[in-house]
Amino acid sequence: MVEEDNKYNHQAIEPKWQKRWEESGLYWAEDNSHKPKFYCLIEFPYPSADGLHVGHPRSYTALDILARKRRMEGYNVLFPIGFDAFGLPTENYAIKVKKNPAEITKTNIDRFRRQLKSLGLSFDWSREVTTCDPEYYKWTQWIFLKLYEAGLVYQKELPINWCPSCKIGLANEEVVSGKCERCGTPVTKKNLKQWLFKITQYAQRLIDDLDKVDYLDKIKTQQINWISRSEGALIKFQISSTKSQINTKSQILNSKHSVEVFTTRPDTLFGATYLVLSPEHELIKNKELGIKNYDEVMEYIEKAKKKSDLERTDLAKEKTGVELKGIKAINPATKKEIPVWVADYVLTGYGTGAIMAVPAHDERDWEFAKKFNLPIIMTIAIDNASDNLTKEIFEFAKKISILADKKNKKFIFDGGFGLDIAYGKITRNHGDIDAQVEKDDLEFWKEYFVKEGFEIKKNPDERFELYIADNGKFHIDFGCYRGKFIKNSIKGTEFTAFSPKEILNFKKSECKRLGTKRLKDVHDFTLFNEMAYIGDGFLINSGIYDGLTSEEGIKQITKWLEKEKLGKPAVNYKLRDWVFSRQHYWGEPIPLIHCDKCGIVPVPEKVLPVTLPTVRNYEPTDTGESPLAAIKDWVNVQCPKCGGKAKRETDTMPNWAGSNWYFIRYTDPHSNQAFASSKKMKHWLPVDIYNGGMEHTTLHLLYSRFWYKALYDLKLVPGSEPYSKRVSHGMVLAEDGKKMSKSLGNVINPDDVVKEYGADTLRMYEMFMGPFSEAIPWDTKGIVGVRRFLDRVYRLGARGNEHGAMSTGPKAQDSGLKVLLNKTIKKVTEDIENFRFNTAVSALMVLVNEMEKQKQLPITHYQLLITLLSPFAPHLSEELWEKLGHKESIFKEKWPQYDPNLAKESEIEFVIQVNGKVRDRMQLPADISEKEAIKKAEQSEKIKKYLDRRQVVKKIFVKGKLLNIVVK
RNA sequence: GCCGGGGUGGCGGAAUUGGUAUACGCGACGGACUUAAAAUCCGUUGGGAGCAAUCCCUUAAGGGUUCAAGUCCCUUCUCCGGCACCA
Repeated sequence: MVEEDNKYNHQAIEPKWQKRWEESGLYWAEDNSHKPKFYCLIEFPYPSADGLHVGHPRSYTALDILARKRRMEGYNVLFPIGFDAFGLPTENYAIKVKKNPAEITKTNIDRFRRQLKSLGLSFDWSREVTTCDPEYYKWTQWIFLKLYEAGLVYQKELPINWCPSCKIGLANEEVVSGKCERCGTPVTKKNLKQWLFKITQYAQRLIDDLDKVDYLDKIKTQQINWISRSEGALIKFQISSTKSQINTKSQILNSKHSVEVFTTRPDTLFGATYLVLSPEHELIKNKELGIKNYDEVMEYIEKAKKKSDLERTDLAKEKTGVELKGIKAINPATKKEIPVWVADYVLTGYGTGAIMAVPAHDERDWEFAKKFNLPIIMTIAIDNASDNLTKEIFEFAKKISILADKKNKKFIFDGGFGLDIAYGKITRNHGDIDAQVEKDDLEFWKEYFVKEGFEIKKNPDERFELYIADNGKFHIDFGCYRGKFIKNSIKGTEFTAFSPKEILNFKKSECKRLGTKRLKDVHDFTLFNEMAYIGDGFLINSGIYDGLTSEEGIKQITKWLEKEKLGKPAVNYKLRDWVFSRQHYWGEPIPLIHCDKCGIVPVPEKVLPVTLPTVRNYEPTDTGESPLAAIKDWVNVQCPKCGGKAKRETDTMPNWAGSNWYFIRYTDPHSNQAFASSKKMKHWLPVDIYNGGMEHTTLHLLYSRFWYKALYDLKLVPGSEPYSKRVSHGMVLAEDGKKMSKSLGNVINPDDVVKEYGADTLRMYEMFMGPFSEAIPWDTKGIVGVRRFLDRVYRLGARGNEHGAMSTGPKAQDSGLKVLLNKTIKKVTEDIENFRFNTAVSALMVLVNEMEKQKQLPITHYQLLITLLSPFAPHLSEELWEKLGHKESIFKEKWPQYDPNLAKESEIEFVIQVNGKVRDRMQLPADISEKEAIKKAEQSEKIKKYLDRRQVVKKIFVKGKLLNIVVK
């Protein structure tokens, strides 16, 4: 770009300052400082071959602004950067271009580093870490061993995603809707021994400790949902087989075989009419049982295994299963024999991998029982205790109807009372009556209801109350009760009943407030029709527990099970243990050795790291093993314990491993004594603010919190939570509103933007484009506006000597601008802290617009503007600061303070409303009293017009804002 | 299906948490400068009626609470994100 008078030359300015900042080490964090510390962290990038995405600067600039501001406020700031370099995309790319992933990574990182530096981010580059650097992953391996020694790692045979065509194990993210990402073949399962982390052991703490941290609510909820705790009971079902007939109670208790199930509904135990095992369940393998149709069962299991996840979890598909013939289970409550089935709708990974099926009260069991003709027993009824109340209401309604007829008034019930049947399911109980009356009759009805002892309330949610709206709508809420099916006819004086069948055919809206027949009938209807009742209620068909509420039933039955040693209360989490093995090359080798004699032996600390050897082929092998398995001289080692022949573990770690603890390493990145010195950790940790994408709020955030807690338990880190505060940025979408992707050809390259408009413009545009946490489409035209703004700031400083800001001309005493300046300082300061960068930028724009209108602009005012602008547009601000004659960097300046008294206007536009509508506005002192305001209002011609010949009912005065005159 | 978050001009979005709806920016239109264009500057810009002053309507739709609702409550529609046979 040619340098013009009215535009600044970003291509000259930006590299100049980047170089100076780097040379002076302006942004280096101090390990020993008396200043308060501030650790702000961005998720370090994965250096893909695509280079930097315009989404990266959004997150980085935001925290850069915060970091710069905090430095100016006197904090010792740690704002580090590194690279999350291990992982699949690089490996796949390496395979494609037949190059070493290490070389590719180096090239990519170099490019990323150059790109990041061109954005003028105030990273402390002296602390850069890279996860694939042996100096780094030495400590990843070390942490792994510490956690291994602590008993948090175990081995288990588990299915991996397997592409039968590529003969390759796939990561979950390579499976796209059940198919191999590369060739489109449906993915199946293959069992392999894998390393797992016992994250489930920390499930409860991972939930509980969320109270200690300041994460966005939606992040907390997502974590809680991911862990998903449910309370219930473990119940033991004895198994009888053809080989050992069991009939008596004592025999049942002594039976050799049993199946344990987890349920959240022990109150439905009496309705458990069969058991279902997952295909992977251990019991099936037990030959002693004498399953008669063993071959058939095995065939089913084999089929299930071949199914993809997609097929198995497809909700639309019909349920399948096979009965285990020749064996029965005993329902511990009824002591009756019930059949045992195997079906793949029962998952192996959750609970015990077996369930008690209660078809009457579980939709899936219902569906299964219907298909295979299994018995269904209702054990939950819905409360029918308040029949009397219902009757009362009924009578009352009749009375009103008769009265209405007599007096020739209208009273139309719309709605009934009883069960709430919504969305095709009986959900909960409800009872209210809506009614409509004629407006003219309203007074009559009001009077009547008051006479009847009703209190007329405004809030329709209060129970047992009458509510009458001015538009003639009634709402009588009688609280919860159950009753007969009733329905008003349109006339409002007749009631008709619905049949159960009718109810089933109701549409969503019609189902809202319907009565039902007596509850027993509801159950008959459920039984003979098409649904399970999954809600709470009262126990029936449950022996001595009949009549208890579900809640009470759960307690009592669990208590009894515990006493009889047939079960116990239990908590389950959906969270699974973390599979830590990858059968891939490009990851940290797991530092374990398999010795025939000694078993699993950890690699001794002293010889860490176990470095990744160079191999010829990076493709996973067709056995599903990592390519490392093929390197004989790497695999074969001496056992560190006995010196005998041993083999290395050939699986590598997932790319979560390095990113799990990088924020710790930043505190002491060059130590070869420890993963970080405890002194430095104590100084810097926890991270004060951590920003990243929403896509990492479950896995990455949870995994790293888990490791941190485990390390805390080993007294290796100073706290139990790694991040005090977590925020998230929204995605930058393409101009078409879609996700940017190479295949769609809608990718914006930040390099181009930096080249054409400059880094300051890019930074500011990304802050200005919209709320930080929302996804926002890119708008090339929008950038122009920001660049224009920066040029105007530039010109404002350079304009004519006489009145220009660059000169130390006369100090204008423009109090209007002074107020605006203070307001702007306040707004920008607060907005940065609250991550509302878009409005901070607009506040700066407003200030500049005002400044341009000034005839004289005192240099102090201009300097203030530049200081406020500096975190957003660091290069231009430095340049202008220097032009103003300053020798030191603007970032050594103090962040501006505002005077709260000056941040308010002394005179405001006061609004006068009549009946809530704005009728006049006038310039008045901000602290004007009510009396004064009323006086002014009464003088107004515009207002007079509205007050004329009307009665003033009320005057509402809001200080500093408005006056509302209510007239009749 | 469940959980979470939204819906405001032609577009991205503001609105001090119940108190002037549409800040700021983009775009569009008109004008100035220029031989011309770009750049820059100035003006207009939610919709409708009117020559005008002025008036009416407007925050997905409908209803409610309130002196006052984009904001609170109820109902409906709709979009986005996460989870999903989790017993």
